Order: sequence, then C-alpha cells, then structure tokens
Amino acid sequence: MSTKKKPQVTPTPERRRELLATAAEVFAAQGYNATTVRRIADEAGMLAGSLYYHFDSKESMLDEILSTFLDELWQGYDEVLAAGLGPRETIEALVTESFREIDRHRPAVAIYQKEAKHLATQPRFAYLADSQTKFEKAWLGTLERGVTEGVFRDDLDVRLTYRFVRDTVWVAASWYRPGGHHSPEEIARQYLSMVLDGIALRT
Amino acid sequence: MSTKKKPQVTPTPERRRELLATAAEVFAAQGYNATTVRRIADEAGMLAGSLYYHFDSKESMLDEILSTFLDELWQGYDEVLAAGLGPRETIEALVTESFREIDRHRPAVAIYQKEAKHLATQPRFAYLADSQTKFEKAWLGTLERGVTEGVFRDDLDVRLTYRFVRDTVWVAASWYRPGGHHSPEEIARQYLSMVLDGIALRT
DNA sequence: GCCGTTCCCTAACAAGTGTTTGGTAGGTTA
DNA sequence: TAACCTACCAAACACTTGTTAGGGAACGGC
Repeated sequence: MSTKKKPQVTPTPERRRELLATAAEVFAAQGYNATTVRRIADEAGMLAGSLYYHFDSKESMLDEILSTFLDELWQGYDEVLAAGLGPRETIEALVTESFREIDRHRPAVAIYQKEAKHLATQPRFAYLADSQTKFEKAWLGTLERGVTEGVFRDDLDVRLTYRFVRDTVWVAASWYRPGGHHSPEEIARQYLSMVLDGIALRT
Repeated sequence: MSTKKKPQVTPTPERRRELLATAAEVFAAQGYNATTVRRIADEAGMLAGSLYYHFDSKESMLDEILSTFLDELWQGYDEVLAAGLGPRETIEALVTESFREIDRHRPAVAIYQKEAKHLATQPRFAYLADSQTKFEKAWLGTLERGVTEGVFRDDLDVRLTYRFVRDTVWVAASWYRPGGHHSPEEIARQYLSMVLDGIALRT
C-alpha cells in the first residue's frame, strides 16, 4: 500500500511561495532596484545563482509578486461590486476589503505603491495600468453615483475626493504591521468614520 | 567705473540649482536607485563625469535636494506653529502650507515620500528621522489639543487619524501637477472640507 | 598678451550587478 | 544497483554602475 508520504525536502510550489515571500519582504523594505539578488538569496539562506533554479529572473519575481496580489485583490473587489449595494455601502465594503488585502499582502502593496507608476510604462507590466484604470472606474463611479443619489456631498470635486480616498487607503501599507493594535476591520471602521463624517465635532 | 556685469556663462550657484532641479525630476520619476548619473547628465545636456565638477557624489545631490526642501518646509511650519492659533486653525494652516510646499517642491516631496524611510537609517540622512519626529510632534500634538479642547471628535484613535491625514497630504505630490486645474490653496480647501466635515451628506 | 577661473569632455577604472554554466549531494523510482 | 530528479553550490561572465584624472576651450581681469 503506497501512502503518499510527505518528503523531507519542501515540495516545489511551496518553496516558490517561501522564496517569493522573502523576496517581497526585501523589495518592500529596500525598494526593488536597491535590492540585489544576492541579498534575497542571503535572506533565504542560499547563494544568488540558486535562485535561478526557481525563477527566470529578478524581474519575474517582481512580476509574480505583483500579479498574484492583483489577482486576489480583484477577486475581492469584483465580489463587492457585483453585490449590488448602494454607493455608501459599496465604499464601505471596498475600504474594508482593501485593508484586508493590506493585511494579507502588505509587502506586495508596499512594492506596488512605490514602483507601480514607472513600472506601468514597461510592456511586461502593462497589467498594472489596466488595473489602475479598472480601479478608477470602480471607485470614481461609486462616488459619482453617490453624489447623484444624494448620499454624498455635491460641492466637492469628485476627482479630488477619489484621489484622496484612494491614496489614504493604500499608503496604510507603509505603516501597518500585522498583529498590531488594530485589526484591518477596525482600521477600516475608523477610516470610514473619518472620511464619511469628518473629524470635526458637530455643533 | 567698474560695473559688476553679468557674464554670458551662467554663474555657479544658479547652475547648481538648475542641475539639482533636473536631478530631482529624474529621481522623482524613476526612483533614486534606478536613476543613473549618466541619465541625469543626459537630461542636463552634458556627460556623466561633468556632474562631478559641481557635486561630490550622486548621494550629495540627493542630500542637497532633500535638505533644502526640509529647510524651507520647516520655515513655513514654524511660522504657523508660532502663530498661536487654535487647533482647527492650526491644522488648516498646516495643510495649506503643505500643499504650497508640494507646489514648490513637488519632485523633492515625491523623492522624500519614496526614499525617506530607508534613507533615515543612514547616518548622513539622520536629519530625516529628526524631521519626522518634529513632524509627528506638531501634527499629533495639535490633533490631541483639538480633542481636549472639544473641537475634534474624541471617539477616533488620534494616532490613526494622524497617520491618515499625514499620508494623504503628502502623497498628493505623486499626482499633483503645477499649473493644473486646482491651485494649492483650492486643493487644501477641498481636502480640509473632506477631512473636517466628511463626504457624507448630513441628513 | 598672459594668467587664472569656470565648465565641460574624453577616457578610463574598480566595484557591483544580474545571469549562466557545470557540477554534485541526497533522495526517489525502477 | 542504476538511472533520475530535485535543489543547491562554485565560479565565472558580460555589463553597468559611480567616480576619477587629465586636458582643453571660452572668458574676464590685469
């Protein structure tokens, strides 16, 4: 009887994820260009050349990190957008989902935050630009719908509001630490309370 | 009679500023580490080695860009903080001043945003960490004072609010374009309106 | 005219970069 | 036992990087 026994050596796909996780951590901390493959290999306990058994290039590591993050992000976003919620509830759900993604993919988000802008010009990373377009359509569309339906103020520039909201959500990745004082849901709640109702005391 | 005539060749201090401006532009667009000194020289219409007539090193360019920006920033901030305004008015003045700085030093702000975190660990850039400490004291202190004086809500985590406000103000440098649709003051006004009163329509 | 200064070029250097090639220890399969 | 595969090492490669040294053209002061 041949039981499928787990071998001593870590199997391939899991090892890939491990290496990508450490690579993402270093990329996030030092920046992609400032990170050498020797540094990644060091952190992973092996030599630089050995990384090329698992990956084609340094760039393909970055590619895999960013694309798997975006895939998971849009899985969550699409679910929210398909739920047919009202504008305010949609914004709330998107914000909450975003902080959950930061919780799960903090290094990837930090990398995205720093590098996406100039990476998007390269053909290989064209999907970053696509994602950004989809992103704007979802958020800006919801805000505009909220204005026409009378749940959001109409005396603010929607485009400015969109940028503020978007940026504030994602830069959280630069200071957020998993296992800290606040859960992603708590952070989302406070953030939504601030953006929706303001920090000034109502008189 | 010896009149101090302006020579045909651009004098030294102005040329320095020109070169630093183009360097800052490239640093902001591509990231410091991803920027080669040859690229900067190219953009300035000269060869790589020629830059070293004006500057000691690539790092000293970055240093000068960031330190002159911070000097000017704190000149404005200190003026605001010394004015003895109330918490709400202080926040308003700080935000407005910040957007004015972004208007004047957009590339420097963008570089600061991307690189400050891992630069602050180097001894040469220790003033970045100092500035960050002063920064937190000013903003967080004002927010806390506003809570105790009853002008800001007390049911929000002040530290979270501080981070949100701080980040949102400065990431504006990544999309702001001087000479665009909105003046710095107008952006500050809209941003303050959102943060203070919220985007939800009051019922 | 000559001198000194300013500003840039030409040409190279040493260090560090991502990547490749050949080899090999150890486990699995037949 | 033999063949094979996985996962890594050792050593090098070609190239790019920041930086330097020497030289020279243009210009102002004397």
